[in-house]
Amino acid sequence: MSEPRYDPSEIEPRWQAIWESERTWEVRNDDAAETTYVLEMLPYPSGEPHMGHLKNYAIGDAVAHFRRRHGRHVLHPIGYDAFGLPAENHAISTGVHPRDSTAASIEAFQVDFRRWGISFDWSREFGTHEPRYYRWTQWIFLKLLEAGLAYRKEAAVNWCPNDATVLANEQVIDGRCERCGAQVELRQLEQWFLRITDYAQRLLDDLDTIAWPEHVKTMQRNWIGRSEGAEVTFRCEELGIDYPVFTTRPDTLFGATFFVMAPEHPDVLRLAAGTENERAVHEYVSGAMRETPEERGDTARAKTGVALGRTVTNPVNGEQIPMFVADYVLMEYGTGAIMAVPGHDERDFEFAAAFGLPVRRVIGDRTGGELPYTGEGPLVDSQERFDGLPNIEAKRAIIDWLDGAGRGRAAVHFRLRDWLISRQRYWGCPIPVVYCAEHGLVPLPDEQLPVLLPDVEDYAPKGRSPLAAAEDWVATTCPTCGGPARRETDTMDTFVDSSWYFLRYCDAHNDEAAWDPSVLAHWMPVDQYIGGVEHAILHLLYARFFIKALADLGHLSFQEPFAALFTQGMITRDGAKMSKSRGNVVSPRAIVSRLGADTARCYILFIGPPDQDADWSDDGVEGMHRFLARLWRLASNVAASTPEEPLPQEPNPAELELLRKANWAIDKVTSELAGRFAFNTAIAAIMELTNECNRLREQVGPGTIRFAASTAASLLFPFAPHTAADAYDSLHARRVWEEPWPQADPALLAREEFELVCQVNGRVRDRVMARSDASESELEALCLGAPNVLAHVDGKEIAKVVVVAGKLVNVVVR
RNA sequence: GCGGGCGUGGUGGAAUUGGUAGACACGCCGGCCUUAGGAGCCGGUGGGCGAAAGCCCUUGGGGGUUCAAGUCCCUCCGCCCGCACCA
Repeated sequence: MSEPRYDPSEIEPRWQAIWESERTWEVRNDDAAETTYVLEMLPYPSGEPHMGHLKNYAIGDAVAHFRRRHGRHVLHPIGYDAFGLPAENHAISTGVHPRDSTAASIEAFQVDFRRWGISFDWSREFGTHEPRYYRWTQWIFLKLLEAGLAYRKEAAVNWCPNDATVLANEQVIDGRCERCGAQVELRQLEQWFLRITDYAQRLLDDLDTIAWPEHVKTMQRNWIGRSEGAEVTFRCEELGIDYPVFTTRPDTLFGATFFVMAPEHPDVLRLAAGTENERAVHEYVSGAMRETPEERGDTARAKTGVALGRTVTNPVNGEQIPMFVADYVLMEYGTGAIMAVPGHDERDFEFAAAFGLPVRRVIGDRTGGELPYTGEGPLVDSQERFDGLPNIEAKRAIIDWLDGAGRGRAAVHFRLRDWLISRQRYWGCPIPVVYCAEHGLVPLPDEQLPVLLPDVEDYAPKGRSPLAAAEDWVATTCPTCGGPARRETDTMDTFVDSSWYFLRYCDAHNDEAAWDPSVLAHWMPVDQYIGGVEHAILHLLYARFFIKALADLGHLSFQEPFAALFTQGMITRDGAKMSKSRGNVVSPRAIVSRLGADTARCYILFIGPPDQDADWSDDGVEGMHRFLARLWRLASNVAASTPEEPLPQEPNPAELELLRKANWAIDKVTSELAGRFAFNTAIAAIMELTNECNRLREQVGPGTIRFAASTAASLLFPFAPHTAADAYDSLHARRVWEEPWPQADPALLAREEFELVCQVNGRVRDRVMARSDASESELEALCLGAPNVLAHVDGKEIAKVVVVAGKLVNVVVR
């Protein structure tokens, strides 16, 4: 008899064709059923999908299928984050229009996603570069502008000399461009910003309302960087100017012995003017400006600075303290000026040591301990009313006192900066405003949207957007007066595009509005979001900000976009990230065509916990292929050789064992998927069931083996949909995805007997069978009667017996 | 420096609340089948001693709590990730 052969290249396209032609995974917006929104982060289409994509969508698909089979209507859409620098840089080197290279890549993704059998609702697909999408990105921008949440400002910005564009703070990693690695420079330019800082507190607070991994929440908290303290005013009497500083340590105000300003502080040159230090200050400031952010940020190097030749008054004691300019003070945090307390701050201490400035102790024990001391303690040598007060309390007391005197107040500062969104690049969403000689900056009215991205010949960056060269496009008319106007030539950061795409999926074909609020109410928020941890702060913070801003403007009725988040680990090879330069890339295409999509998907889920990095093994993936083949062969052999029969009324011992295993597997897989994303152990349970089917195959009747084999197929469906559908179909001629998720029979989960572990002094000495309903004293007696327990207890005094019902008995002897 | 995570056989990993360490799989070894196998099937596989029964050791190192510790506590070592002159 010839064995049927497991041939994924025949099975997979056959089922894909059914899902495609029947539009199996499409959902309507007006269903009354309970909904679930499962979403994987949208891919950036570049080249073809890699293993990371396969992992992302294999996880999401398993979740989507699992919830569908629990009766949920699952929205599971797909699209493409299609604007961006790689396509544009490719265009610069090859001359191929980004639209063409992007289209080619999107097609590659579409082909692969279909070959992988991912259950997407394709009817809602779009790319963020399509006018029907970015029209609404522009609409949102105008709403933010109208609300004052988008604004233009000249600012020292991060400039990437290689990509010739501005970068957001979040895109600068260790002083280098996130994309190309070039050393980032600072430039003064007028740029577009979004006022994310207005939302700092809410972005922080609402982290408590969402089911996200703790480490991602921590990263966002750190990035938002909330500090509580005080704003205290120091006055320069000579010039009559007040300088507020932010401090988290108002308790140390009496220890302030000097005052430091950032080189970028607008008053530095003015303060030094006319003093003997004027020249030195000029030199220091221009030297600091020339430095890279990386050099500036080096904490290891010695503190430098120059005296400004002026003093300010310490508001707590009237003392005149000298002013300095020093590059360890940052303009972008606080007020760009600090009070320096060398006795209780390491940086100030270093500076004081280098410049011979006084160091004063105002916290802790006067007699002992080295300075600087940054710990807690009572105040000393401050002022009678505060001396002896624990410094934590003194903070409050000193703030109150200053506040009463009008010289300070409690204040909160955030590390978070406003989001710089303008890019001097071509391949992005045009910013829908014009500049009119008469009316200045004029937002375009809705009816002029979308502002279409024109074609240009030359994409090479020249310090201004390539769009500036498209004269016909730039020259336009003012919507207010009809006079000549020029279009904004910067484009938007692509993170703007991806900050709301999940909303558009809900109502992707709405030509009247970005979305219908009632449709969003039906689906949003996303119930399960899945993606890489590399987006922990950028995308995930921006999207949260967008939702809050749009909710405030009355366009949404919820506060958070992603109710639950799962961050997957990387697929590595030989312990390293897969990369062309390392030559360790495994292409999903090669694996899928050789072994099938189900094998690749299952292997990636089986390899380890999905939130951890996992190392690809060529041998491992073969093993998964063998398992799927065994399960599929089991199903077709059983289908061919046994009649359909009900489960036996009185199962023989082998039948009972197999029925129990099947029910155990149902219970195991269900809880592994419902409670956590333990796909690896869920698949292991299906393997155990399959092995058990094969082992007991000859000892059980048709009803039992059919039940066990089809249960295995049914449980496998979320991971290997084609193989599972085919196996299930051969056994029952039914569609497994239309079947409800199997339910374990509690009667078969319980056993009337179990193996009692018999310990002596905590060491396993024997095992005996015991009835599940045995009393504690019966279990104790059973254990004490076990042969090897007797041998170890013999001649010793029994001090104690611990009984754990259903598990073990531990006899403690002396 | 601060914050987060991790350390288990030759390998990936398992061990929901402290209760049989090593599920499942890879690899390896042996066997069956075969003209052949990169196919399939069966058996073995943490280390040590032993013919066997069995005994001892074993979850990065050390210490502690407990009848019982991979799991809890302290301490040290190593690795990974995030932030970093943020006042």
